[in-house]
Amino acid sequence: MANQKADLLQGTLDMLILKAVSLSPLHGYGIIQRIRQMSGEMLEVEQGSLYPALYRIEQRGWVSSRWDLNETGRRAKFYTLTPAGRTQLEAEEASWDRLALAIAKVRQAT
Amino acid sequence: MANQKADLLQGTLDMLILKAVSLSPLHGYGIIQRIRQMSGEMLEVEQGSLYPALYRIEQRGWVSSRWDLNETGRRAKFYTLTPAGRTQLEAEEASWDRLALAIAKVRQAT
DNA sequence: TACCATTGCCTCGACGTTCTAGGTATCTGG
DNA sequence: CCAGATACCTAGAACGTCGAGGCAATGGTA
Repeated sequence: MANQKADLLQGTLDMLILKAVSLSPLHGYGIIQRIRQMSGEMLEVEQGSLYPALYRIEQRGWVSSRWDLNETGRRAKFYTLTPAGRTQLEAEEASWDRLALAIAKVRQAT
Repeated sequence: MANQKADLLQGTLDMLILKAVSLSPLHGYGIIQRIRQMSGEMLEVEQGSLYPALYRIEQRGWVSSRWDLNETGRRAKFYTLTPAGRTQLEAEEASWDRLALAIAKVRQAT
């Protein structure tokens, strides 16, 4: 309630997902919650964005998945970051830093 | 030469263009050069991205255009930021700040 | 003179990502 | 029993950016 909802910029979702699962394996629904919580309720990932993204990310080998039970005993599909995924995460973070720096430069220009 | 080329994230181009023309009216080709220069050669906007974006931005009333002569006497289409465009620029900067903050929070999460 | 690089504008189609809007099933609490 | 949360998924549309092309005028140089 403290903030306006802002759509994600295209290209940032993968980084957020990889970061979320880098802490510990997690299922899709939980990824949404973890991103919301980590961002201080500022980021709300839509299911319709998440599941296609997860599929894409798994195809690329950045996460692996398996069905398992969550802490309440319900079946859920857990995603784990692969080594390639960690490399990718680092690359995306570096890329984000570069872009953020470049934009900061543009904004401070007189 | 000091950096890898990074594609823009979808949604950031408008802000860059508005910022570029906020300094002084400028024509399309010059906008590309100014963004490159302001960003310290980090951002390279493609013509195929710029001209459709300029059209879109003008349709929305954020810039106005008129044909004029540049300093070397060549005809070029100069774009000027409108008051609505300035408001939009401020909104996009605020939106960027929110997103950057949210992403920073996610990244520092343990 | 001929040529080429640069400046300057534009269009088109392909592409990838995200969103909206649906759908299904299970579990829990009231 | 029912509503809401949890948990998965898909299809189609919307959108912005990119790559590749095209055109014309200018300036320098071979």
